[in-house]
Amino acid sequence: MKKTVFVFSSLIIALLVLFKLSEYSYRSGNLNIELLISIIAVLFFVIGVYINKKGLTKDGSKPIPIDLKKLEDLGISKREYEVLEQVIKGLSNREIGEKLHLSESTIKTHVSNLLVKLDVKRRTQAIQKAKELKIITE
Amino acid sequence: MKKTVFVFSSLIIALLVLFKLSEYSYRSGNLNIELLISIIAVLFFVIGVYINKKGLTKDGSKPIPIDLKKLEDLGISKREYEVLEQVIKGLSNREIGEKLHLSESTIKTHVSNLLVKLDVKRRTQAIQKAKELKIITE
DNA sequence: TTGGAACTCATACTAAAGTACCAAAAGTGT
DNA sequence: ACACTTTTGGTACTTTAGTATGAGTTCCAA
Repeated sequence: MKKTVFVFSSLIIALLVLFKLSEYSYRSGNLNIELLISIIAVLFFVIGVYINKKGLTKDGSKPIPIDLKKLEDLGISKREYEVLEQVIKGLSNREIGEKLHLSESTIKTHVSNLLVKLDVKRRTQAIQKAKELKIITE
Repeated sequence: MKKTVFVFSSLIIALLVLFKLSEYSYRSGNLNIELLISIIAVLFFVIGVYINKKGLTKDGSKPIPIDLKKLEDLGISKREYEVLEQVIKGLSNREIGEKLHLSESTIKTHVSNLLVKLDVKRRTQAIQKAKELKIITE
């Protein structure tokens, strides 16, 4: 997003100011050099954190992208989920059947059940819904 | 995108070096302090980045969200793009027609042309393709 | 072992989706 | 004005999707 660009630009400007200040401090001798180092350190620390603020879970115990709980709640079975994955890939019922070594009829049954469980009318909507529910790895 | 972050990081580092050089030429002698500042800055930057080892995955930071150039290359017209947006939302041809005040026939024509231009067979594949090409705002 | 999911597959049907033409109106650039 | 693209819409057709229903199988827990 352009937000990232904005943030970086602001940081660069801040950096500029900081360096100007440091330059000034050399001449006037007003600024404490330790304070300057601290500011720079904190600043760059913030930059680093900001870059990947997306994953602030430092416990590292949640690397699971798929929401298995929602699958449970919706009552989607293992086989149905496999079919859903292929539907999202854009395969036809026949192609899914060939891939999973099942008949087209079976796929139709699974898809039909999936549509009910996802509360949608078409497979294209199922794709959207699955992404909303974070049921799949995008 | 990772690339944007990388570019900006490089820019910051380049700025750092530039200022260091300018100060060096203007007030040579106290190289140790400036070097120390630089090292600390980079160090804390790295610390900040790697404190969340989750990494910089999907950032989606592009100045332009939609890749208009690809739309040009594919020869997708304005109307076709509007239809594509609705297809991705999971609407049926009839629903799209009602939404855009067009007949279902017209939508079918647009969709059919879209499938050819996107080089896919089904609308479900068109959804995938559009996301691959970053033609849409996800 | 038995009842209930889950899985499989079939038939028959309706509803969308998609293809293959055609054609006319409207805008665009030369 | 003329050629060109876009947009719109139609008919007729084939294919895919989806529904409804039934039924046989397997697997697991009570």
